[in-house]
Parts: sequence; structure tokens; C-alpha cells
Amino acid sequence: MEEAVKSSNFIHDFIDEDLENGVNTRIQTRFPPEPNGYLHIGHAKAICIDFGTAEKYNGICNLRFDDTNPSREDVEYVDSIKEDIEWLGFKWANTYYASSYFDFLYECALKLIKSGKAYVDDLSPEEIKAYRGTLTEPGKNSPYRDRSVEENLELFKRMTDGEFPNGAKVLRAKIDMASPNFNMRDPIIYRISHTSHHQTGDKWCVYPMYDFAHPLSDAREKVTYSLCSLEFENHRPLYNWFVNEIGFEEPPRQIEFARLNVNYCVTSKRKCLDLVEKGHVTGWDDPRMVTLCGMRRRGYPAEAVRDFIDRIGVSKADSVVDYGLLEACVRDYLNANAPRAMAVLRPLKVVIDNYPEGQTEEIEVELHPDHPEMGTRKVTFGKEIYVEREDFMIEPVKKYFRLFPGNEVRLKSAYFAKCTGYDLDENGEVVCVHCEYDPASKGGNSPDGRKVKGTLHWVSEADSVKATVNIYDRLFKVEKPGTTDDLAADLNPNSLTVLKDCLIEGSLKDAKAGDVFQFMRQGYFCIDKDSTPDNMIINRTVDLKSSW
RNA sequence: UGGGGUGUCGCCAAGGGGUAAGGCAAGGGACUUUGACUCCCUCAUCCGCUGGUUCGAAUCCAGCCAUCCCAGCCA
Repeated sequence: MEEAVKSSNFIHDFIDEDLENGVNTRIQTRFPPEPNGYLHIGHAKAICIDFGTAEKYNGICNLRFDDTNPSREDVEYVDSIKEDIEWLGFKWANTYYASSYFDFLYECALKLIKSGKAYVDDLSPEEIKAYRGTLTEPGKNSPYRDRSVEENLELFKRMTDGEFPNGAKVLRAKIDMASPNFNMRDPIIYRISHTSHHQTGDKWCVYPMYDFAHPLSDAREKVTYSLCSLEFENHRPLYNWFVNEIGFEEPPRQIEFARLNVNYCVTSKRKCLDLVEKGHVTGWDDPRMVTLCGMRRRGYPAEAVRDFIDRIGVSKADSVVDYGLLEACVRDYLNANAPRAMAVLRPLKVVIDNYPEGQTEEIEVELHPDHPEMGTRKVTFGKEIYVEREDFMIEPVKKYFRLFPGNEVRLKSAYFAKCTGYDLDENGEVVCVHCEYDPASKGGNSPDGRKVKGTLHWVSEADSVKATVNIYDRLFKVEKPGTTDDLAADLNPNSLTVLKDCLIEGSLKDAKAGDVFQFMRQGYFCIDKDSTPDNMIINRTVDLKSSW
């Protein structure tokens, strides 16, 4: 009998309870990004929770752009956000924009004014700040707090009509300036901003604040669970206040969870933008970035990213997950799914002295040792081949069972070969290794049953493709980058190593950008979009765990 | 300092009165046409601390400590 693995997700417990008590009969969630940046690994958690929760309960999840601050937003971001969610493998039921509710939200504001729950304030930003009080002292009421409904209505209309400059007036909810929760100290719900909006153009010069737009958008869409991160816990009373004041029958329930932190990674929008703009990385999709597009370019499979999110669980405890867990998920997926191929990153020539001059032969090799159904590919063997430089030593260290004078190894899927000698150049560098092969060991087994301990991958001179391989290390050398003002100080100068003149097997010349292969002992590699037929560009997706 | 959260193995994380799941990492071994993979085994007498309730507490109560969030006309 299979044991059900308990998923660590307290949100499900809350929902199950609501379902049992008849609080809800249906589940609807939403993923509400502001289109002001690219999605990253942290968003992946939110996405998996929002979409995953809806999926689990046969509900729906909508994509809603919380585009209430046009000054920081751009359509470039709405496009990339859609693309990245799709890549992760989720489908939203509808695409919404908070901006398409501007009329509705305006009506809500009017309703608050009419019920005496909102007022226009003429205080300057500095004054508002001063009136707000401190952590220990209550705030003071604004002198404009008691304006009549008529005056507020008129002033708000004039704000909307564009009569006032930015910052001259705001609309505030009238709640409690003495509340220990700052969010309840008469929060601003509308501000003047003479800025054109990427969706609504110049129709508006007043824009609602998140705290006002978010709950009412949720409620209007009939969201049942508004899942968000912990920093919004303090906003929940306000969220409920708005939903209640406007009078929704079935208020959404906000549940907060801890956001994802991964060590060695930067996910702050400001800092990511900084890396891009200052040229520390090649762009948002630099393979060292933990943006979804960066991980995609690096060859991280969406399945692995989702598996990672599953494995870390959902709780309310602040945490920093080890980047190694993400890598483990990538390896797990790729080990099971990536086709195998041979490549030599630092080539060393090997001549099979007793192999007939000018002869070559085709060998059929399985694409994956555990999945015969994946088929085979053909590789060419010949008299001159290349192996990894590190696979030969003149003087073997202990427990070295690769090539050294007198030692026999297996050339993967081809033959046994015994090292008979080597050539040095004038500097004493090994430039060529000589071997003799055993024709009877074709396929990699000797009929006499003798064993070899080492198996080497190789690429033949006759059938190879040149490649440039990018080896990535972590972008940051410190676990928590960005603790200082200068992000650059935390950068790992060796985060990218470029290997030129690598050789990969001929079958790879038809590989497409995004294809990921396991190169034997060297790890997993992804074909980059910048590849050309005569020089493949290859990104190392993830290293293998190796005792060498 | 007021309010709101959180504290279980190096890192995540179950467990919510009956005597500490699982994953990653780590260590040991077997196997191997990838020194990978796979497979076995080991890895918290203890749950932030101190008291209390109880036959029995990581689980309940009290106090304390640590840590995160909040004083944007950002989201």
C-alpha cells in the first residue's frame, strides 16, 4: 500500500475547514502581479500556490495585473509575465486588469464618500507623514477630515477632472488615526498622477492605491481565497474593511504565506534591474539570473522548478532555502529525461595506433540507458578521437582508473583501448595519447570476460562539431547578496567561464535551442538560442554530483 | 518602543496531549558501459528558554528571549 505523502501546506487545511463548515462551496484564486518587472523564482512559489490551490479543488485561477501605478509599469512586462506563467505550465481562466475596474473602483470611492467614510485631504505628503504618528504615538486627525459629503464629492470630482497638480490632494478612507495598525490610520485610497497608463491611456489622472484596489478587485471577481505573502498580514484588517464597507456578500478570505528566499540569489526587482542596467549580466534572461526566463535559458525544466516549489512546502516561517535543493530537482528531472550525448570540453587527442588508417565506423548508442523507447543516435568511431584532458595522467594518482600508460579502459559504446604511450610538445605538455584497441571488444565488452574499471566518453575527429561552452557558477559569492548598497561587491568574478574549442558529437548539430543533454560525466547542458551551425553555444545547466 | 507574525536536525518541513514523518545536505557500503544514476545503512532522548498543568507536553497555560513585517501620495 502506498503511503500518501502529506503535503506541507497549511492553506489547504484552512480551505478544507471552510469547505467542511460550508463557508465556501467553490474555490477561486488569482495571481496578481504588477507589470513592472520580470518574474523570478520567488514568483514561481506564488504562482504554484495560486494556480495549484485552484487546481487541487477544481476551482479556477485568474491572472490579474495589478496595474494601479502607471509610472512604474510597461506592457513589456505584461507580455513576459504571461509567457513565463505559460512556460511554468499553468493556464489562467481569465486575464483581468485592475485598470479595467477603474470605473467600478471610482464608484466605490464615491460610495465611501457618500457614507462619510472617505474624505479629500489637502495636506502635503510631508504633513500627512507627520500627522500619521509613530510606532508608539497615535496619529492626529487631518484638519480636512470633517469636510461635508458635498464638499468631498465636489473636490474628488475636480481631482478627477484634472484641476489639481500631482500631490495637491488625496482621497483618504476615514478609519482611525489612533489605530496601532498604520494601515488603518486613514489610508490614502486615491492619488493624483498625471501619467498616461499603458492600458487606459490618458483617461485618468487619479489612480487608486493597492490597498483599495486589491480587495475590491478580488471581491468583484468573486475570488474566494486571496493568497499573498506575509508582509500583507498587516493589511488584512484594511482589506476586510473595504470589502465590508462596499458590502460584498461573499467576502474573499486573505491567507498569507512566507515568501521564498533562496541563498546566493537576488530576487528584489530593484536589484535585478540594477544588475541588468549596470551590465553585470547580459539581460533579464542571463542564465545566472533566477528569473524564470533566465532559468529557462539555462535549461532548467519547468517541471523541475515546480518540483522545487512542491518540495519546499508552504508555511509562515521565514526561511532561506538552499540553492542546492533547486539543483537537486533539476538533476532529478534531467537524469530521468535528458538524452545522453558525448562531448569533450577540454580535448586531448588519442590515436588508436592499430586501427586501420582512413577507416571509420558508425556505432549506434542509446539515447538514455534507462529508456530504450527514447531510441538511439549514431556516433562515428575512427582512428583519431578526443578524450577529456583530465582522463589521462602520465603518473596516475591512487584509485585513478582512466587512461595512463599500460592501463586499459573502455571507450563508451566502442572498444576497449589500452594506453601504449604519449607525445609531449616542447613545453612538456601532453599533446597526444597512443592506444591500441581490442577489435574483439566491439560494443564495449570483451569476449574473454575481462573487466576494465574506467569508461571514457569520446568524440571522433571524423564526426565532431565545434562548440563554445559556458560554465556557470553562482552569480553571487555570498549567501545573502545585497546587504550592502553595492551589489557588485557581492558578485562572484568567476560566475562565468567560457570554454572555447570544445568538441561535441556530430549528432548534436541538429539539436534545437533549449534542448538539454547529459554529457556523460560533465553534467547537463542546454543548447543556447545564439548557436550557429559551425559554432554551437552551449550553457551548462547543472553540474553532476561528483567525487572527482 | 505600539501592533501584527514566526521559532522542530546544517537547510526546508510534518506532527497540534501518548512518547520526533519526509526531502536536500552529510557520512558509510553495494552496484555500475556515465567515479553519474540506482540501491541499502547512518544522521534530533529531543522540539527558542524557564516555569506550570497532566500519569504523560514539541503539542495546553504563563512569563521571557530571538527574529521578521508595518510610520510610500509603491505593490
